Amino acid sequence: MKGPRNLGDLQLAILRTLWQHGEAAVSTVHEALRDRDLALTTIATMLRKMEEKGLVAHTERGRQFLYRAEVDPELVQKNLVGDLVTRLFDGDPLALVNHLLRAGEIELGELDDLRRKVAEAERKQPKERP
Amino acid sequence: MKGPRNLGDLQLAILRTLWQHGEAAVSTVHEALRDRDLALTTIATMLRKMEEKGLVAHTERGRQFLYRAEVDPELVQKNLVGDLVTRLFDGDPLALVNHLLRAGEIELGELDDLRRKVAEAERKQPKERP
DNA sequence: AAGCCTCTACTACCGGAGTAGTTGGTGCCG
DNA sequence: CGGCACCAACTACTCCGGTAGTAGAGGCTT
Repeated sequence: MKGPRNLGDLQLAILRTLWQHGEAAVSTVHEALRDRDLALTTIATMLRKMEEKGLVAHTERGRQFLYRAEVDPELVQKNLVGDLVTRLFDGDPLALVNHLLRAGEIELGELDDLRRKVAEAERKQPKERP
Repeated sequence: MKGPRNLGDLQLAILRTLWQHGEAAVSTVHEALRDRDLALTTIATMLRKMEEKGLVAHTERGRQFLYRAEVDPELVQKNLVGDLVTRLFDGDPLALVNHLLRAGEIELGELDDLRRKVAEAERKQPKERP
């Protein structure tokens, strides 16, 4: 179950819509992405292509197709972020954080807040990972 | 001076090579990327295409072309990371850091180390940003 | 001088994302 | 019952990254 590595812009946007909605008709997705000003058929076509690749699946409700994502958001995030880190930061995730700090994208204070929250969550529910 | 938003894998690898070397002949770049097992002409072609887009520039030394990057690493990083954050994390950079932690890519301890280093650097040399 | 070697220049091709028009089926409304 | 409105299916096209072969130019060797 290794998620996709090559995701276009639109595909990702569609996936995110589906993650949010759980299940959505083509028209729903289209509406959610209306700021992109795309034809409905464009969305439909993309969904079909994505289904071919196993990214999404559909069931039918009346004459409509209800699409849902078949890939895990966590996994996709991990893949995409991992790729970026590999390609841009020599595989060192910490370098990425460092960049965020230096570029002023995040502040030390925010980092501390996050740090506390994570430590908290960890104490409450220690997670194993394979 | 807005850096590029769409950088392919190979292009990024080439840029990184040039950033490292400062200036490099085609053969040098080719050598640096030999694990990709590409033809020399592939590198040359890509460099020419990249020059058309202003990503690199060249001077001639004898019969060789010496290429150098025309884009700033910091800027490219900022663009690419920014894009990812926008596309995947709703524009919230902190969500990215959070992901790294939850996915076990970085540890709290490492974050603390980095935090200290950055705080140190900041005290030593307070940075303005626009 | 003839040929070889080393580079760049040009051209071509593939695959995939993205975009949208056209078609054909089907239910609904008057 | 006949047309309208909706919807998925199919088809086609563009653009670009990636890949490489071939041609041509200029120096180097013997």
